[in-house]
Amino acid sequence: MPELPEVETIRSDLALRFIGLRLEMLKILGERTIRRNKTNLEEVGPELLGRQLSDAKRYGKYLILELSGSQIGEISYLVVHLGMSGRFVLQLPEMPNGRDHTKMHVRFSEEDLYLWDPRTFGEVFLETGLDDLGRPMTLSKRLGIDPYLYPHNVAGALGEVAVRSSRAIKAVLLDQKVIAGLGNIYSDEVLFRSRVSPSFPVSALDKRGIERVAEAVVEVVNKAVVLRGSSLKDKSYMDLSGRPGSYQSEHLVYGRYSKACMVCGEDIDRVLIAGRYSSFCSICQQGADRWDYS
DNA sequence: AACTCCCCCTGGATGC
DNA sequence: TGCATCCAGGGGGAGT
Repeated sequence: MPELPEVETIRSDLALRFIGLRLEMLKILGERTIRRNKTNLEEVGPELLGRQLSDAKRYGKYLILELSGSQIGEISYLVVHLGMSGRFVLQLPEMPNGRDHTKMHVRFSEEDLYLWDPRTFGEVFLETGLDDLGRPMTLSKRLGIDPYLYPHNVAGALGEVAVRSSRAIKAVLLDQKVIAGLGNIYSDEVLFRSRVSPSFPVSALDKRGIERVAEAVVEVVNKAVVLRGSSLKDKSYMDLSGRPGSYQSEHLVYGRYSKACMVCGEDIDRVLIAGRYSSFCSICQQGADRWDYS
């Protein structure tokens, strides 16, 4: 399930391989993939042919392909969210049951690129502009701080929530309006590393606690980007060439429910927050006050 | 207004 | 073995 580090890995691979090339084909194969259809991709699509990929950007979990226009200043953005199971691949994977989950087929200067998405949670739409932070304009109000682009603003964003909300810190980390890019994997890892229980109310964190969590967000995200993301058994994330990332070997709590905590040996517990299970260690993770026990 | 919950979907894991 | 059921998760919208 691609979160910020996986999308960033895909972004940099795409940038290396495709920037400067011209779009020769844009074929949408899944109706659900363009369900928002913000700027009627089916109609506008043909107008994009011949344009050059001038940049590959990312904000949160959104991948933003910048297509320069034929007229000066004319730019369009093909925005892609990979959802749960979306992958960009150079070669289509083989399915044992023979099903084809290709949702988009693009070709840049004779090089094919496919969006492969079995669970169809992914989506593609066209955008005419980005805001001052680099967010697709129509998503401006829905996305908070990207911790990879703006590491120094994470503590501020969390602090702002803390003064007006008593939501569980885990729910806050998952909320894209606060921090854009974290999903279940990285938010669990962040909370273990900052030694805060997932159900701890954000309002009960003091300044140091907030800073601890913010530092862990930046640390975990940066390390995961270096290691090219996390690939799980379900293979829902593989890079452009079909290779796995390696941050999964750094996971200390995610996917380790009922296994022994790597730090204290206690069984990893889990709790349902905002409809998702959080794995955590009830000994190592309590309030922020416990953070310097190591 | 702020927040939670349900739904969309499929493949893999688990249960009987 | 094979079938049925469960589970995972992001985001949007309905509901509280």
